[in-house]
Amino acid sequence: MSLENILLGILKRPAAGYDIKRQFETVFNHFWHADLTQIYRALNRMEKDGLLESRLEPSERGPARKVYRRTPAGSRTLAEWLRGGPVLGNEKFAYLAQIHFLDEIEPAQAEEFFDTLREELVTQLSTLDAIEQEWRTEAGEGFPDTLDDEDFHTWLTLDMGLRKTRALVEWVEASIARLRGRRER
Amino acid sequence: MSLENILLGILKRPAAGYDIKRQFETVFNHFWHADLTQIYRALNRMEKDGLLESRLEPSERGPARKVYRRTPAGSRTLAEWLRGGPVLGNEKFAYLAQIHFLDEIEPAQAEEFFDTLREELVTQLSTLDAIEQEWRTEAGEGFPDTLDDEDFHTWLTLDMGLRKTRALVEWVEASIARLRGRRER
DNA sequence: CAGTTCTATATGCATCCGCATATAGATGCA
DNA sequence: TGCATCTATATGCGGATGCATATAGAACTG
Repeated sequence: MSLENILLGILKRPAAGYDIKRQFETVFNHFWHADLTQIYRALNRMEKDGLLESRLEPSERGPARKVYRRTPAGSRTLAEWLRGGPVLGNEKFAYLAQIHFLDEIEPAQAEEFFDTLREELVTQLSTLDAIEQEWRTEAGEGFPDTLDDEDFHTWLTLDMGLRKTRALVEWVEASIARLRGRRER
Repeated sequence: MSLENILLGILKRPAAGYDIKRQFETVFNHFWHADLTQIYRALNRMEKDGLLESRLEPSERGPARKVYRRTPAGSRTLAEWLRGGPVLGNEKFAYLAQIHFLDEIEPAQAEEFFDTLREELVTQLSTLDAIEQEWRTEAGEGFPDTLDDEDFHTWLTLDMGLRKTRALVEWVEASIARLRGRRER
């Protein structure tokens, strides 16, 4: 199960379910979605299975938090998942499917679809760009090679997000231009 | 529900569940996964809901097939889905999450991970490339603008797949080089 | 000090999903 | 003719998922 392994990965540092949810909304946003209730249930299940342990800690700004940390069994499970190689073949990308069928609606509406998509992607891209800029200014010369192992891998996924999103934006813009061209003919 | 809408899209042309499964394995492979039993169950459900109708037809190479076609209600449902704009926020991309945590295993194994990923992506890319080449030679001058509306939108998703996968391959190769560099230092 | 918002966790319920398995016609081949 | 393989559809079951909803402490707001 990917979700459980992702939670194990995040729990390299102790965290509560609510923290994790926010991580899904920012860092993981462009490649994995998880519902809050799903996270809480997974955490409970994983504690029962001995992959995690928790303790209640007072919060600085709200009710008590249940802070989870990985057990050695949890770390082993995560390592096995990673050693198993890339998990491929479960990709979900709804809007690509939609584009496949976009000839079923009127050209004007299809263009509106693309405009909306473009806006969303540009927003995603600038979020990622901002994160990278922050890293870049914090780290000194030789960035990103001077990062420690953990940060380096985090940066790799960020770089991936940037490249993927840039490619997407270029494609959307090219598509919009082509659609306009077709309409004018 | 995205799956049902995707099925409606595919059923622009009548098809049986088994045909649809093969479409998922080829055209839709890089952006949507669906299990055979899931497809059959969705088709049954959708017929009950009046989105599809079916009739048994003899097969050329096996038992009788249940060939489905869209009803007007089905077409309306699909159009609504598309007019609703891009469905974002449900993306699932397990291997990207894995990369995020790859510092948890030994560098040699992490590199192996990337090598495997690279191979898979290159295979995906050449599949897409082959499809595009075929289109390109079949269609004459002015490709892709001379395609009819349906083919044009299909080509757009293909182009998207190509750009996205190319960006991914470039990134994997850059990442491998960076990892090698770090190891040597 | 009442109301709203944010933090924080949890449950109920209906449906979805994935895996194993059943059934069976058609084809090929040894 | 027996057996494997491919085509084709379906069900049972356990667990995952998504949405609505409950509960409640803490902070801010008028």
